[in-house]
Amino acid sequence: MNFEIAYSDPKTNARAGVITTAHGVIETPIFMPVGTVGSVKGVHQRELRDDIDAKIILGNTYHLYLRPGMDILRQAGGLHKFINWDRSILTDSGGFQVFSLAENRKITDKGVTFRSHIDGSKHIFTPESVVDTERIIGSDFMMALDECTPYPCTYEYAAKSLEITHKWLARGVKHYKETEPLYGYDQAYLPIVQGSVYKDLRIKSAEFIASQEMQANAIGGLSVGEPAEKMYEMIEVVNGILPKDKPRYLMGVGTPANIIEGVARGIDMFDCVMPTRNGRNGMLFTSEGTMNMKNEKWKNDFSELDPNGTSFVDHYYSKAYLRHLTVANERLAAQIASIHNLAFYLALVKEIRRRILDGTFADWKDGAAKKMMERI
RNA sequence: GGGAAGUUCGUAUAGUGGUCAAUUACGGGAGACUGUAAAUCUCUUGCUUCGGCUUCGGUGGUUCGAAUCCAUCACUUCCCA
Repeated sequence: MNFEIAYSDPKTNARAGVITTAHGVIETPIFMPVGTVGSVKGVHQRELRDDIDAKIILGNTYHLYLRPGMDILRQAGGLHKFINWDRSILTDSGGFQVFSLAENRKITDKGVTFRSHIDGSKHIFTPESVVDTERIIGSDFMMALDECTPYPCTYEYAAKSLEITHKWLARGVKHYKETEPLYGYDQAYLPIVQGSVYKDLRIKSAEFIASQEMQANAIGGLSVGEPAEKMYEMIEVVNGILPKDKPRYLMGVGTPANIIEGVARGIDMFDCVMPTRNGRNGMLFTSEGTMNMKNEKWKNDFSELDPNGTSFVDHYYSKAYLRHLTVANERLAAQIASIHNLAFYLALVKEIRRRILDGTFADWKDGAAKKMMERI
């Protein structure tokens, strides 16, 4: 993996860069659609590539490990081949599941034991086993095993959790260095800053993460329910410490406004289920604001879905038609909304990049973010 | 022609003397969703100037009190001719 900063915005901490992986070139800032189990829900690969123009998508180690399982992925020759996606892939480690499946797991120094949400069977993830699993998956970016702390979270818990995450990281880095990619191309290993909403813990964590000298770094444990301002504050603290010449990935974020604010604070990579999940639930993000397609007001609005949209669904379908499909609970509604939202997110980061490069980002961002988050 | 059952808030239903403006589902309206156990979840759904008001096919009655009991009318469904 290689990262070059093309331009740094003098007015904010935003940067426009270029990441190169074995699976292509990624201009940053970038948004990465989430494809947990080897599928961006409701969107097939050709749409992802040709209509949405995603450069990189996510997979999830925990979910892929349970299903289809590593045996199948090894036989397939890795996830890229299995799902027939020749662009980049980043895999989350299962750290988010340590958080979201809290009732079914137990954390120890060694690692974390899970009960499968599918059949209740018991499994253990260690920092080492996760590296091995991600080697089999063959992701371009492998996330380290961490604990994504919940919110609210006491200082004591956050501090203790951070200690474990750091211990796990040191072992993961060691194992990463001792192992080789299985498919002949480079795989980056990303450490994750934790520390909940506590500034001193975030500083401590960012320093430790920076000291690992990995190719890129991530910030986790945010957008889990804390106020947005708290999140922005943590990003600023952490990005003041993480090396400037390496990509910074803010995990699980977020709304269009969150992304704009994140970029302004020096984030290069984002992922979030919001465009797909909210899309499936009838919500559209547009440059003019958000739309709830279930709302009665779209009933006889036969105008095109999003006049400013960049994907074909925006001009091919009407608001009234999508409202009908959504209310009728037709699967096509989820597909159209997911394609629209992902295309919007990718167009958003593209516009952010363009504005960083032409110097209009700082003046544009507040008004644009505000508008995008209004309900229309 | 004879016999039986039924009529409840958009629809289908629950409710068989006071705890009933009335159950549940669907339908309708709105909201939520942030490294996906989510095509999910939540709220709301007679009117209201929030004091109340008017509702359970119509009318009349019994009763302190009726969606619930009685009479009658109307309508609906089923069975036998």
